[in-house]
Amino acid sequence: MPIGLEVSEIKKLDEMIEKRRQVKQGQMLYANGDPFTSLYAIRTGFFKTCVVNEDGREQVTGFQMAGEIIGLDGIVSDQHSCSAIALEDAEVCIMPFASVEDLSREIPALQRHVHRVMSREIVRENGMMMMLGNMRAEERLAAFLLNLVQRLHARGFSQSEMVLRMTREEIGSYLGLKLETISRTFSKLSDDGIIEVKQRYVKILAPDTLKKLSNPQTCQTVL
Amino acid sequence: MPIGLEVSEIKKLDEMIEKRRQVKQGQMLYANGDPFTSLYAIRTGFFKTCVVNEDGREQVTGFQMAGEIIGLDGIVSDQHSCSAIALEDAEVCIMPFASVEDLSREIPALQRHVHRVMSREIVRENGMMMMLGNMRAEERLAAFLLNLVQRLHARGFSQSEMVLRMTREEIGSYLGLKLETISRTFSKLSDDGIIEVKQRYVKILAPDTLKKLSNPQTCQTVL
DNA sequence: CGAAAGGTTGACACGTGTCAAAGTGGGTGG
DNA sequence: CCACCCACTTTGACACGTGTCAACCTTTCG
Repeated sequence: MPIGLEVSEIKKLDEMIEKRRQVKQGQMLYANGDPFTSLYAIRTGFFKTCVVNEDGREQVTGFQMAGEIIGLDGIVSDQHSCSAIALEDAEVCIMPFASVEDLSREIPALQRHVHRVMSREIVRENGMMMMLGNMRAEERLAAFLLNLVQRLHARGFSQSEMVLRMTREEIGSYLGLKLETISRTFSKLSDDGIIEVKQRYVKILAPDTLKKLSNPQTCQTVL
Repeated sequence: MPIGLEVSEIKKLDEMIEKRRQVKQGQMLYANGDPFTSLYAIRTGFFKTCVVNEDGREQVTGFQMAGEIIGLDGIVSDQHSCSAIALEDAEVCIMPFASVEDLSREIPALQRHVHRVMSREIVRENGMMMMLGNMRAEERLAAFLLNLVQRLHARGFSQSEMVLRMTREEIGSYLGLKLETISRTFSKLSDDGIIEVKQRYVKILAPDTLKKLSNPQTCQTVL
């Protein structure tokens, strides 16, 4: 994924990625408490990451799709502090973190890339804090939908239609709302003619209105 | 700060830290949009970091004290995406990020340390999402106070008393609550005999009760 | 075809926000 | 050194958004 590498460097990267792993829908890639050994690059499929406290309350901390890296939470204490669960059948590349570190000492462009990936995650979470701390339900859902469709579009899908891979409850957990509120807010956006919703299928009819509802800045940076 | 370095390596680190900078109370160390060049290690003083969206809504994303690193948000896009403001007169070490990268290619222990610092921030923010998404006002404030006093204690201060460096409004922004709610919650904890509050002075009278109010797991990991 | 999981909608409760007024304390200038 | 001012804090009354609980509907899958 980093750009500007020489052929020999790309070869080393290929060797580092020792193998791939299939993860069936509903299966965990790693769980809270698992020893940390590797980062995972998602090749295909869709994941959620979540933390659970002992009350049993679950917080979805992110949704990840092809091309994104997960597992960064494990670095600090050599064990994972959240769980990653496939929301559809998925395949990941296993990147042993020790190899990542070795190689990024040799290849400055890779080092740079790793730092950027981690910083991007920090900035994304800053944006999430803004969402969770300051925005109302409608704003949160608008920002969420815009972010999702933008990321899908960057992967060659439509910029107006999508099929959600997660339940209302999972969206709610991510956005700090209850599933009923998500459902009601979908209905409201639909009644207002801003989106079309049929279960997990969502079509954005008035993207500009949706952007005004969410937050110009937030759309760019957040999520 | 990384441990297990040889003398020669420590010397290189010292050379990297080109200079220090004084930041007066209320002054910005860096602002949203500033070009990113360096990380900052806080030597003395107390900071807040915050993001602002164009509605003018401000979200405090963290409070940082001596020994902590700020500026990681700037790596991904070579410019800062939040602002850092001193809440009391402070001094920081300026660590040019290019030098950090150069040196961590030479010194694996430093590389490891940088990765851990970034991962720790990601995990902290995961915990904040749990707070903002799932916890009620009293739980949030309890967790906040416990975290703060624990970090102060690790720096040689009391484990039961502290003087807050931030206003009710800043606490509220951080915790996703309004300043009046913070004030009321302080009063409630005080009425219940759990803490003693006099303006910015806070004394924890019943730490165990406070821990139950917040969340055992959260106290360890979060914030 | 039936059951289970997920989604929608309504009525009502409750926690937090909003607005307003008054109290407190610290810093500055006369 | 005192007094004033301003920023911060506290508290009350009320509003409002979201949560809770319950019933019913839809879709999927064995």
